[in-house]
Amino acid sequence: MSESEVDDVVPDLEAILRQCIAAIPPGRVTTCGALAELLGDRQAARWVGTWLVEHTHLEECACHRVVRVGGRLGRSGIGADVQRDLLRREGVAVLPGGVSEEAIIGPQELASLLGIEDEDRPLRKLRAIQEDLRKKVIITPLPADPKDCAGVDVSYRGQWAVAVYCRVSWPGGEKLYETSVVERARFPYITSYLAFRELSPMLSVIRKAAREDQLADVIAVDGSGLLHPRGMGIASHLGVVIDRPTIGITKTLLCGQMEQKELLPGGTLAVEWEGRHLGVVLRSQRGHAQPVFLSVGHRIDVEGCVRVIRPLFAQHRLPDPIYWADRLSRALARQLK
DNA sequence: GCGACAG
DNA sequence: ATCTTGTCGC
Repeated sequence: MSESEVDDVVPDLEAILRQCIAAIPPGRVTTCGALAELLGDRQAARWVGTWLVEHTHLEECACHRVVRVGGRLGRSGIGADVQRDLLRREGVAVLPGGVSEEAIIGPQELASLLGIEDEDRPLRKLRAIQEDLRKKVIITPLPADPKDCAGVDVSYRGQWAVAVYCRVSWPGGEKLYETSVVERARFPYITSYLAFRELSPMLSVIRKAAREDQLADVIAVDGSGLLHPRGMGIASHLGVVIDRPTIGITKTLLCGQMEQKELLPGGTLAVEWEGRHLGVVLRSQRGHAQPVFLSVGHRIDVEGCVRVIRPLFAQHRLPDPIYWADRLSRALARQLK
């Protein structure tokens, strides 16, 4: 199993964002949404906004030239008052309602200013990778009932990611093995790009388990599989990279629509996406009010997902291997510093 | 009516 | 996901 599929392609998004911000000329401003478009996906606007608030402010950093929609100030990380003074010093007219419209640079102008072509945008490249990987997904019944199943999850403490792998027997659900790794998180959380944040630590912990001969027949991942805008959620991405059966499990639905029927304890309802039955919503036998969503990862089918996961619920909302991986990774992350 | 959106 | 205190319920 190779890890080059992720590590080699993950861009330093923060460095690129800093470059984009540095290129905003004095006397002009832009918005989080325009910067996100330069990065290749408007969806990243939220990350750009939180980054501005939390970033390590450098003396030469031009973050005061980023404003909110409509030119309103604030949330820059340096404070609205400081931002207003800096902008006025550059000749930007700052009115009570925000900066004047003509000072705002749109995504088009900003792109040409930076000489950024469409195909240079990092998130666009990552989407292309997902679309390419999607072709490699295999939907098929499991060759046989598994003898075990593992859950994987990742928790965070600052810039550190803690990945845990927990293997249980199938169908008994007895815990057989648990291990973890800690590594630096290299990419932010942006919806639909989760794999570029979490797959690297996940692969590390799975590789560690494999070295100790603890690789399970099926791996369940805390995240979507084919129920993803480009059919390449982290569970499918992981599955294709290691070419083994994977199942995606989430507490909320990323995309897809479910059958409009009553969901009884222990029951399932189909979830369709792009006209295909790729997942189910499943309520545990014990009847937790909140169900979970299963989606096909790789080398499995919807029926297989349900058959593998259903016996692994104990007293929690999530199936045991995922529940334990979540709990341990969180505990380990908390101890970090 | 439009857009949201996993962790 | 994480930041956070007490509080309601099985």
